[in-house]
Amino acid sequence: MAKEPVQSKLSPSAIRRPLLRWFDREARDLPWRRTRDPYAIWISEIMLQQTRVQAAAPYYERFVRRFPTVVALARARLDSVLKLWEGLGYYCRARNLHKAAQEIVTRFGGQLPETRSELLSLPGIGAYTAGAISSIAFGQREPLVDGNVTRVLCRVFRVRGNPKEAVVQKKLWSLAEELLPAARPGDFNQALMELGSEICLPKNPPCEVCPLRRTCLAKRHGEQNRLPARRRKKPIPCHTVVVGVIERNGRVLIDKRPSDGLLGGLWEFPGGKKQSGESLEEALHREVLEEVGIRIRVGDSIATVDHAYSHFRIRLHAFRCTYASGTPQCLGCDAIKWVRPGDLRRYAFPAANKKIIRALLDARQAGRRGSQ
DNA sequence: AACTCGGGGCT
DNA sequence: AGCCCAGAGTT
Repeated sequence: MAKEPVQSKLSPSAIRRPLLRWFDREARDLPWRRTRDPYAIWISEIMLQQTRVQAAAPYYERFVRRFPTVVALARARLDSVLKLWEGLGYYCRARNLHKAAQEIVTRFGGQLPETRSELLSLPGIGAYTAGAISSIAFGQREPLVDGNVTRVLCRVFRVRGNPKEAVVQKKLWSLAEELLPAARPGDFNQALMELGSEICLPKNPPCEVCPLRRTCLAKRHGEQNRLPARRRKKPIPCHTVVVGVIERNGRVLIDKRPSDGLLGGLWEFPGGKKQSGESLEEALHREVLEEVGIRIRVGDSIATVDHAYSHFRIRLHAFRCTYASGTPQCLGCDAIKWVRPGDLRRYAFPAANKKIIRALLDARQAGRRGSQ
C-alpha cells in the first residue's frame, strides 16, 4: 500500500504556479539575491536566523566585504568577527560561523558542501539553514520551514495544531516537501518565505492581494487571523542590574564575558544583579569585588537603561566610580582591561552597554566644551 | 519538550 | 507591553 499524501485536498501546482508567478513579479531586491556565491548565501542565512531582513542587510554587506571568502573568515580572529557582529544578537551564531569556516577549510577544502546532511554537520546549521543553502545556493530539491513558511502553510492547509509540537512540525515539513517543485526549488522556498513576510502577515493579512487567495483554506473559513495557533507565553522576570564605570588614571575598567552563555565573548562594565534587600550602591560594591576583585568608590549616576532580552528584562543602573584598592583580577570573566574612553569603540559591547557608553562619551564631550 | 540565546520594529 | 522575526544547540 502506497503511503498516503499528507494533504491531498490541494494540488501542488495550484500553489506552485501562482506563487512563483507572484514571486517573479514582486520579489524584493535583497543584497544576498544579487549573488550566487554559496559562501555569501551561507552568511546571509545565518544572519537571518530570528533576525529581520532590514536588520541583517547592513551587517551582511559589511561582513562579506571584510571576509569575502571561507578562508578569510577561517583565518580571522574571533574578536574581530564578534566586533562585526556587535548589535546583531545571538552571538553564538558568530562563534559557530567562525568555527564552521575552519571546518569547511579542513574537511571540505574550503568549499561549502552541497548536501543537506553535510551542511547539517556544521555548527550553526540546522534543519532550516541546511534546506536554505542546499536549495538556494546549489539548486537541490530540499524543503525548508521557518516562521514565515509555518504561517503560510498553517493557513493555506488549515493546520490547527500548535506549530511548536513535534507532530505539527513533521506535518509542515511534509507539506513543504510535497509542494516543492523539481525546477527552481530555491526560488520556490524563497517565494514561500517572501509571501509570509510581505502578504501572509501575523495579523490582518491583506488576503485580497494574495496569490493563494483562491486556494487558502484558512481564508475560506475566515480563520486567517486565528492561524497558526498561538502559544501562551510565561511572564518574563525583570532584574535590576547595576554596573560601574570605574576610572583610574584616565582609563576605565572593562571585562570580557565568558565565551559560553549570554552575550558570550563580548565586553562589558563590571557589575551584576542586585539582590533583594540590597541598595544599588551595596550591590555594586559586592558585584565589583566578586567579579574583578577590587574596592571602589561609587559616584554619580551616568544613566539608567531599560533593556529587554528574549526571556527576561533588566533595568540597568550605571554609576561613575573610582578605583579605591585591590588588584584587579579575572574572577567571573575571561579577561579584564583598563582602556581609554576613546578606545571603547574598538571592543564589542552588548546593546545595553552601548547606551551607557554613549551617555558617558556625551557627558565627557559636554565637560570638555564647558571647560573651554 | 522545554530552555537558552539579542535586538529592534510594529501594533 | 507583547509579539515576532529566513532558528540552533543544549538539557
